[in-house]
Amino acid sequence: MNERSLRRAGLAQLTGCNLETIRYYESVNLLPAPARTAAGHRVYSNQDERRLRFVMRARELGFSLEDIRGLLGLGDGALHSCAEVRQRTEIHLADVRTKIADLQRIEAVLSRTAALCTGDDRPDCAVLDSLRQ
Amino acid sequence: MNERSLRRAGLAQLTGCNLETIRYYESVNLLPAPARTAAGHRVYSNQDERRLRFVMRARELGFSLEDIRGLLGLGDGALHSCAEVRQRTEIHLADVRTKIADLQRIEAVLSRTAALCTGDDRPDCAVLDSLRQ
DNA sequence: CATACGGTCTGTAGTCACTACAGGAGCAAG
DNA sequence: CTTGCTCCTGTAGTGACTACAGACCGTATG
Repeated sequence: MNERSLRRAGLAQLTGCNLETIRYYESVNLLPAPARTAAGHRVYSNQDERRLRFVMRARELGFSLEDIRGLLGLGDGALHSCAEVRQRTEIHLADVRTKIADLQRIEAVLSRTAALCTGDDRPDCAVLDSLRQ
Repeated sequence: MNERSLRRAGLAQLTGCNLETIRYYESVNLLPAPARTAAGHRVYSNQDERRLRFVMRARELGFSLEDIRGLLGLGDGALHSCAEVRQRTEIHLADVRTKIADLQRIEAVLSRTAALCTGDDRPDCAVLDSLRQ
């Protein structure tokens, strides 16, 4: 009879998060245990929804769940000051830049090699040759 | 008494592959079951070594183990012609390009946000604010 | 009032590509 | 004969989900 009794499927639809992922985040302590109906069904508050959106945005930026725990001030590695958050962000940023560089190297090799492919039915293939060296 | 009786640790050192990964690749049929000594110890041939190097190079280029099975002509998705290999490579290449674009978006957001951080002890933080929106 | 359907609950297994470990066996040197 | 190294097998753990089985709940309809 609440004007908004948000349950798991509702929260999933509202946020775009996968249904099972919500329960998973709860199980790994990224989301607090929500209120329950008499029958034991989860009921989510606005605050729960905000917390989930925070987690989802951090995931979209590639932070690990462990990082996010820190950003939320949870667990052993809780980040309490802006300086700590910034440092963690810089570390993650360096990691992202490394991944970009790696992928660009890969992209160069793949596109160069694929361009050599005749693309016909003959068994010799430039891609396979380059893998065999 | 062979002039070269390459065992698992030797192959690992020669190729730079992790010791356990070699056994793993065998278990998932990327490497054939090697010869054994009387005591049951694996002995690797030059051909085994070439096969492992092929797998490792393909992994470095980001191909999945399933893709590599195809490139090796193994399994259901065996790629028999150059055209098929090229197509698989193009698909992978498109995937790599998508990942690069995603990471570049992430990089832009993170570097912009981190730059706003005061980096001092105050509890308000530009990174956390942007995650909260 | 019975029932069918959809949502929810729990726990567990599967994914990918490894990585690590336990517990035992072989083998050469000191 | 003991120490220490490599090797064997099988299994469990990682991260971040995703999927399913089997049971329960609650509402709309016949």
